[in-house]
This record gives sequence, structure tokens and C-alpha cells, in this order.
Amino acid sequence: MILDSETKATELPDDHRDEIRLWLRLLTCTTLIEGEVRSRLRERFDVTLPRFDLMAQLDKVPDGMTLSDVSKRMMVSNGNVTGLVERLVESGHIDRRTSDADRRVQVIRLTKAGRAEFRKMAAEHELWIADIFGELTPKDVRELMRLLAKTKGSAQKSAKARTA
Amino acid sequence: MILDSETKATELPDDHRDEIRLWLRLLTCTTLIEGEVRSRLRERFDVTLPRFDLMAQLDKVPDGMTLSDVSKRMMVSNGNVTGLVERLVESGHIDRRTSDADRRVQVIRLTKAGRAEFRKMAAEHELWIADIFGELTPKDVRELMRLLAKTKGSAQKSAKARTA
DNA sequence: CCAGATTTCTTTAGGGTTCAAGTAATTGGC
DNA sequence: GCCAATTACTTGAACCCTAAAGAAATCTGG
Repeated sequence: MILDSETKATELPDDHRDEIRLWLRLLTCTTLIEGEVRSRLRERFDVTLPRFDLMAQLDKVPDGMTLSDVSKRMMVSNGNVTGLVERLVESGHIDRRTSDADRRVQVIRLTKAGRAEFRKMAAEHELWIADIFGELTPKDVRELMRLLAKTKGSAQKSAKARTA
Repeated sequence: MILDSETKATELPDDHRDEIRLWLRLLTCTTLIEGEVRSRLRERFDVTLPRFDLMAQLDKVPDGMTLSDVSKRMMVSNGNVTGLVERLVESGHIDRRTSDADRRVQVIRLTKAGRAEFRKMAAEHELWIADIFGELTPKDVRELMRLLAKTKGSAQKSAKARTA
């Protein structure tokens, strides 16, 4: 069987070149899109992507959330959130107060101005994303969603196995 | 026709929620995997991801490449490369010299030690990636490759249209 | 030849990011 | 009630990253 001998010849014992290529392509795609969104946010609103992301988290919860929640949701370190929040409080986009129930906890919320500003940015952001993914059909989108969900599951399992 | 009225009811004039969700999922996947790789590189070899990436670029070209080439390949700014290279020269992993033909140009190469070190890391890295994507079938991998290629094309077109 | 444009790289200022260590508040077992 | 463990956050050191401005070398059109 020709295919078999060819397979043996090109991909020796354990070859994972395809997975490596997939990872590089995934990374390239994300970097490309992330850079594009970053540029547009800067150009159009003079805001950074992390600030926008943090505000997006807060926009979903009227009563605010704790720094730890933000840290988990954004998948970044606690120390990172501390600095981000500091700058957003400074610029008047968010509002921070110490929890009454637990004085270790800081609860942050969008200010009125912050929310208005975010909504404006989010509306344009949605159009950019639609344009960036514009050549994908609805079927492509569904299929990508499915495969990425599977990928996420696989990665989480692998990460869990390492940490355990 | 039921589908039509349903469509009208749920997705008003221009709804791009699916694309937004796709983008967030893509970002989550990449962040997750990138964090995992970053942790393992640090744990196992005490090296950062950007350093590993730069060395990976250099491993492909025996005669070295210019800083601009690296910058384009890695999709990062020139100034960033300057700093990265400085630290890698310092640690003895790479070697830099000024081009004879054009004295503006710096050519960098892996040193013997740097190449050996990289090959060791790359071998393990390949296994990590294989594990992280382990639950995907070969068909999943092919399909993802195809859809991500399409996504990349779409994003590049959008970016080009904006810059133009 | 030579002045202006371009290219390559570096520098600077301002963020963003992690990890590790530290502080303060709370919880839980005894 | 008290002390140890845990939790929430902050701080500090080191690195990564960008955009913008600048320096040096090269190229180009006259």
C-alpha cells in the first residue's frame, strides 16, 4: 500500500508537525486580529485593549465585581488588575469601594461616564469584528465555534493534568 | 415561514453577536494555550516565550537574519526586537554582527550553545503541543487549519482596507 | 555629485504582564 | 477566644510591548 510506506517515510515514530502548525496558525490569527483591534481602539478612542476588556467585564454586571473576579474572568494576574484598576479609577471610568462585608475586598463598577463611553466603543467594536470575520459564512462560524470549544476542552484537560 | 419570523425576532437589523462570541472564544483558546506553554517553558527551562519564539525563528536559518526580518516574522515592533536581542546576546544564546554590505543592518544567529539549547527545548515543546491538542482528531486538525486560514485571509483583507 | 527620501536600528516614555513576597482581613479548628 | 491557614489585594523587580522620535547609512533623481 503506497500511502502506508509514504506515511512511514515522512512521519517517523511520533510526528506532531500538524499540531505545531495548527498552534502557530491559531496564534497568528489571534495576534493579527488582536493587533488590529488594538490599533483601532487606540486610533479611534485612545484607549488600550486591556482597559477595554476590563470595562467589558464590568458592563455585564450593574452591581460591580471584585478584583479577584476580574482577574479570573480576564485570565490575568492579580497584580496586573491592581494596576489597571488604578489607572481606570484615575481616568474616571470606574469607581472602587471597599466591601462592607469583607474589608479585604474591593468592589469596582463602571461610573456613569465610563458606561456611556464603553457603550459607544462597544458599538463600533462590534462592527470591526463583523468586518474582520466578514468572509466567513454562518456555517464556517458555527464550525469554528465547535472546533474551538473542543480545543479549549482539550487544552484545559492538559493544563489540569500538569498542575495536578 | 417560521424560521424567517424567528430570525427577524431574535437578530435585529444587524446583529453580530455570533462573530463576537467567535472572537472571544478564539482569544480564550489562544490565551489558555499560550499561558500553558509559557508556564512550562519557565518551569522546565527558565526561559520566556518571546525568547523561545525568537530562537525558533533563528533555528530555521543557518546564516542568520536581520532584526527587521525577525520583527516582521514575529509581528512585533522593531524596538521590541532590539531589547530581546540584547538580552539573548547577553545570555550567550545568539550572536550579532553588523552586515558588511550595509552597515545599518545587524545580522543575528544562534550560537552553537544557543542552538543546542533550543533544540532541547523544541523537542519537549512539540510534545506539550501534541498533548494540549490531544483530543482533536486528525480531521478536526485539518478542518481547523482550513477555517483558520480563511479567517486569517479575512482579517488581513480587513486590516488592509483600513490602512489603505 | 548631492540633497531629499527611505530604510534600519535604537532610544524614550508609558503601559501591560508575570511571579514572588508581603500585608491585612477572615475563617476554621480546637 | 486564639492561633494557624487561607484569601484578597498590593508591591517590587524584571521583562515584554508599542508608538513616536531620532540617528546613521543607503538610495535616488536630477
